[in-house]
Amino acid sequence: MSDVPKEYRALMREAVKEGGSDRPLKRRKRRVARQDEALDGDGEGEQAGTEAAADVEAAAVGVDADEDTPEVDVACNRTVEVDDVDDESDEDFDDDEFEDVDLENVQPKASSMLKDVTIALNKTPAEPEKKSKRRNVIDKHERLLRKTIHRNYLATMMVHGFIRNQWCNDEHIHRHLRKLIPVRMFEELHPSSSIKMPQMRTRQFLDGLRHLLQKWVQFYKVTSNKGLYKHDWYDWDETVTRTPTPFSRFQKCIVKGRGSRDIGAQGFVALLRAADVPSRLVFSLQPPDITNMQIKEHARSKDSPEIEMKYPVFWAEAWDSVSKTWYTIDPIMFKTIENIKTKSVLEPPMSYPYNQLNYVIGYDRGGRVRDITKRYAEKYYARTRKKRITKDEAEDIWYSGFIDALSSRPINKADKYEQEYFAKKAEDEGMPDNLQDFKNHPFYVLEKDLRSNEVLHPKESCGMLRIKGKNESIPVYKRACVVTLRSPRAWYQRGRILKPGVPPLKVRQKTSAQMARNLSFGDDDEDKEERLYAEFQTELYVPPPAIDGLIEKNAYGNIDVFVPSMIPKGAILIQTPYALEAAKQLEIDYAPAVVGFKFDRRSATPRIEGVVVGEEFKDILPVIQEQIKAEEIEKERVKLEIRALKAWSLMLSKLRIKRRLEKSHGKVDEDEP
DNA sequence: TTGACTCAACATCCTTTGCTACAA
DNA sequence: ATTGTAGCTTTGGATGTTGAGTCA
Repeated sequence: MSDVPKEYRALMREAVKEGGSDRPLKRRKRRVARQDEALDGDGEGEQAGTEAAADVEAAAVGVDADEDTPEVDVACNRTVEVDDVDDESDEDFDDDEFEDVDLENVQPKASSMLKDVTIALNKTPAEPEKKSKRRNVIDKHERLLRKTIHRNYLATMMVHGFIRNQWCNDEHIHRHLRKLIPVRMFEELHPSSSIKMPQMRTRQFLDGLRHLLQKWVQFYKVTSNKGLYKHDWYDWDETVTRTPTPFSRFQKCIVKGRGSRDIGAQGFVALLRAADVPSRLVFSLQPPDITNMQIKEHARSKDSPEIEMKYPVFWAEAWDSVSKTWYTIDPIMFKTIENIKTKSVLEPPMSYPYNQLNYVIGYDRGGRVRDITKRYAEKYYARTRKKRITKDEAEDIWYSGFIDALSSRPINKADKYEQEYFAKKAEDEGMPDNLQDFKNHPFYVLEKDLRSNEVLHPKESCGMLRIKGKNESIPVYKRACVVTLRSPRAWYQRGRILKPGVPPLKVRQKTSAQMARNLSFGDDDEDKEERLYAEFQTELYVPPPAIDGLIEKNAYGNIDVFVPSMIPKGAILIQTPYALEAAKQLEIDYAPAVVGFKFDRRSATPRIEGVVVGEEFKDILPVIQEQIKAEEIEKERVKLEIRALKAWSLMLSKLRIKRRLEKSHGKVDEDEP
C-alpha cells in the first residue's frame, strides 16, 4: 500500500468517506429508511462505509501489485492489470472507460429526476404557466457525484496514458519500426552540428519529421472507428461489454500497421522514439463536462452509435533541441505538424460534443508527465480554465499532486523552456473580447463584475472592451488592481486593526439585519453606513502584554484569540480539555480564549477553547490538568460503582420479596393467568 | 451563430458574545 | 431555595451561479 502514490490514496480515502458519510445517499434513502435510521442510529451508514472501504482497499491492492513491477519490460503485465482494474477500460477499440462503473448510481437518479421534469412540462398546458420555469439544474448530491466521477475519470485516464506511454518505449516495437526509417531520414532528424545556422538545423529536423509522418501515413491504416471520446452525463451504454487491450495486441497493431486511431497515434510516438527523437505521447482527456449542471436524458447515445470523430484524442510531440520547441504532430486525423503560437487545429470548437480540449497531458520517454493544456487551448484563461476541476483550489492541489506522483523525474531544462513558452502564450492570449469571458478571469476585470466588497485601487484601466451588439466601449482593469475590503470588525477577526486616520475605501449601507441589531442594542441609529478598508490600511493587532501573569480581558471576561498573533506577549494559549479547570484550581489569573463563533441559532455564540495564562505556568498547568483528569476518571468510576451497587441492591430486594411471597402464598406459575 | 440581456430558482456567503424552564 | 444546565432550534438577507429564453 505504501507504494501507492499518496494522491491516489487521497482519492480512495475520499471515495471511502463519500461512501461512508454520504449524506446524499442517506437523504435519498430517507423516505424508506427513516424509521430504521431513527431506531438503529447510524449503523446503516457505518456498514455502507465499511463496504466501501473494503472495495477501495481491494482496488488499492490491485494497483499496488501493479506498482510493484518496476521496469518497462514488465509493463505489459502491469498495464493489462491496470486495465482490468479499470474494468471498463476497453481502450482504443472501444471508447468510454470507467463511466460505466458509476452508471448504477447515476442512472436511476437521473431518470427519476427526469421524470419529474417531463411530468411538469407535458401534463397539461396549464402546468407551464403555473410554475413557469422549473429549474433544470442538478442538486447538490448529484453535483458531488459528478465531481467524483469526473475526478476518477481523470485519474484513470492519466494512468491509462501513462501505461500506453510506457508501451511506446518497447524495444521489440522499436526494432520493427526502425525498418521504416531510412538512413537519410534518420540523419535529417539529427542535424549535424556542423550546420552553422540554427534555423537550417531546425528546418532539416522539420523535414525529417515531415518525411517520418508521410511514412507513417502510408504505413498505418485505421481499421477501426472505435476510440475514446467525450460522453454526456446520461450518455452511457450499459449493454456494451469491453475487453481490455493486452500489450500483445497493441504490439501487433503497431507492427502490422493496422488498428484504431488511438493506437495509430501511439505507434507514431513509438516510431519517433525508435528514431531517437525526444518525443511525447499526448493525451487529451475526455471526461464528462463538470460544468454542465443540466438534468437531461440520453442526448444521443441510442440514435447515433456510430460517431464520426473529427478531432484526435492522442497525438505526438517532438522536441527540437535547436529551437527549444515542442512540435505537435497529429499523424492520424489532420496529419499535420504544428508549432503552436496561439491556436491549434487540434482544438475542437466549444460546440463540438464528442471532444473537448480541457485536459491535455504529455508523457515523455523518461516518464515525466506534464499538463500541457495551455499549449493547445486558445482561450485557456478565459474559457478552458473554467471548465477544469482545477478551478477549485483544493482540487488543483489534488490534480497537480496526482501528476507529480505519476511523474517519476524532476523538472529539466526543457521544462523550463516550456514554462517560458506558457508564460508567453498567456500574455499572447490577451483580453477576452466579450463580457462573459471576463467573469472570474484571472488577469482582467470589468468594474461591473467586482464583488460588493471589492474595489479598484489604483483605478487605472489597461484597455477598453467593445461590447458586442452595442456601440459602446467600457474600460478593462487588471485583476491585480482589485483589493478586497472588510469592515474593521472583520479585520479584527483576522487579528488586524486599522491604522490611525485611514479613510474608508468604500462606504455602503448596512443590511437591515445589521440595522436591527443596532437598534436592539440601543445604539445610535445614525450609523447606517458600514465603512470598509483594505488590508494595506490595517496593521497587526498587538494585544497588551501579560505582566506578572496578568491577562487583559475583554468586556465579557474573555480574551479574543482568533489567530495566534492575538496571544499576548508573555502569555500562552492552552487548548486542552481541562485547562480551564486547572487554571481555576491554581487560582492564577486566566482568560478563557474565544477562538471563533458558532452560528447555529439566531445569535452567534462564542466558541471558547482553552485558556490564556501567563507563560510561567506553562509547565505547572499540565500537571494540574492530569490530576483533574484522574479525579474525573475516579469520579466516573465511583459513579459507576454506585450504580452497580444500587442495581444489586434492587435485585436483592426483589428476590427477597419474591421469596417472601412464595413462602407465604406458594409458588406462582407466571405463564398461567 | 454569437453574445448581451433578463428572469427565476437555488446555492453560498456573512453573520461575529442567549433564552427558558426546570431539576437538584 | 438559588444555581446549573438541558434543550431549544438548526438564522436569514444579500450576493452569486446556473440554465432558459429572447433579441439583435
